Amino acid sequence: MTDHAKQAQASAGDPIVLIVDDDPSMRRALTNLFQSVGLKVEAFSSAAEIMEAKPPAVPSCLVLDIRLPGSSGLDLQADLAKANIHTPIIFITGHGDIPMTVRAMKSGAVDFLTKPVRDQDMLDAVQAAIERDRKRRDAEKSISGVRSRFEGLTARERDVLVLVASGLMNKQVAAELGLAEITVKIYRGQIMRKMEAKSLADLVRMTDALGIPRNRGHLQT
Amino acid sequence: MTDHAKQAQASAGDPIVLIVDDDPSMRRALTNLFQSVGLKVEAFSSAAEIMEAKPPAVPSCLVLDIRLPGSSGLDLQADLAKANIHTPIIFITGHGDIPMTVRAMKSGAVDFLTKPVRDQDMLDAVQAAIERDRKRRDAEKSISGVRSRFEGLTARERDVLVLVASGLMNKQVAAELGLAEITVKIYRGQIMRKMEAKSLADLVRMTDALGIPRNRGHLQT
DNA sequence: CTACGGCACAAACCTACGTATAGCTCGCGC
DNA sequence: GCGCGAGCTATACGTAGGTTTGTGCCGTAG
Repeated sequence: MTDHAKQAQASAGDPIVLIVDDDPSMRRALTNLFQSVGLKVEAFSSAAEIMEAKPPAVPSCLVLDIRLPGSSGLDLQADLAKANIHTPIIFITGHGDIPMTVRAMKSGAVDFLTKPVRDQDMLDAVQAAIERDRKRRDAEKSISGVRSRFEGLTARERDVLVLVASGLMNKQVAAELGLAEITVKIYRGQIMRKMEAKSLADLVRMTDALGIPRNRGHLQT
Repeated sequence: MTDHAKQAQASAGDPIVLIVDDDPSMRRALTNLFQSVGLKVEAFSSAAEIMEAKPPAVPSCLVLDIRLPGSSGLDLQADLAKANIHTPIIFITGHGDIPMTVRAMKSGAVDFLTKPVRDQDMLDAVQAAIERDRKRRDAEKSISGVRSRFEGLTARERDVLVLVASGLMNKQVAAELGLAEITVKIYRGQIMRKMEAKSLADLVRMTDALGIPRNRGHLQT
């Protein structure tokens, strides 16, 4: 646990592989494999165990035996999704079937490897999974700042933002909201400052990134 | 062939299922199944045969036996991808294995069903696949207009568009391109007219939809 | 050679945008 | 009750955006 906490605080570019397998020899073998290529590793023996640990703060992936004590690997995948944890998952299985594979892949698994697993296949899969997680984290981080700035807007500023980002002129926004044009201008200035947008183009992209619906869809996007 | 052409000209909301299977009884069974729920069907007996037919112009999906005479279903999937045909694919297999399944799913297959296939499973999969294709076509159509308008811009207009959509002021665009500000203004007006953008917000969204790179990334999107 | 389209600029003019300064009401917390 | 922030407006001024009209150069297709 202390170990885990320490690793979670490591530099953001230092990925970690999380292993969940009830077979100690398998855990050991995988741990050795990953450490041999310089990857950090954290091993768990059950689904419950990893659900208790806090989600890693660095690019990471899960290597998951599909057959686990208690809940299956697919259940764990579903639980993680429900908990809004999107760490990429690589499944390994000794006796999986095709419907199981399809379900896992449909739910977003990166790969599904059959025992005996070739070392290179596993490393390739982990490489791809970590890369995917890194990209997801980068994207997440980039909008989190925008989102928190948006939270800092007042209700009226948000009203104005929606309409301005829809492409309406100040006077149209004013008419829409029953305001004077000057009022819209002032809010607009406050919005630009608070959102740290250097241009209208910036602001438009921010609202799109936040998924803010446009008031009038003039464009066929 | 004449039949096929006629069907391809049917109303855009009238989906079609394309079947590729070398077993005539399977083709017949699937055809009956799909027709029983009101779906149009076109059956082929080999990969080569369907590659010759022109891609359908309506929402559609492929039902593909993984083992085909000549090339396998996976090869056909790869060939279609290379030919830039993105019709969703549902595989059926009598004796597939997990690596095959993983490869198919990674390459974007909608589903991978094992024989004997339950009718309801097949219909559900086809339903999902057609829905996916419909969405993809809608998205495609919505940007195709924007793209063709962009093609109609002159080289210089595109230069200006990139910088304007990056959020630069006219004078900055002018400096960047070594032009007078008035010239930029005039191009800008032409761009708005040619692109049929009613506002700068529109224009920004169009450039983003076209995947036009921004000159200076001021924003963390 | 001429016509046409792309490219570039200028003067004049109008509209839209943005900020500063100032003043008002309302509701909330101390 | 007082301060405070949100909300709203006005006057005034300066900058940015946008169109019109007109001019000129260049290359190329007819």
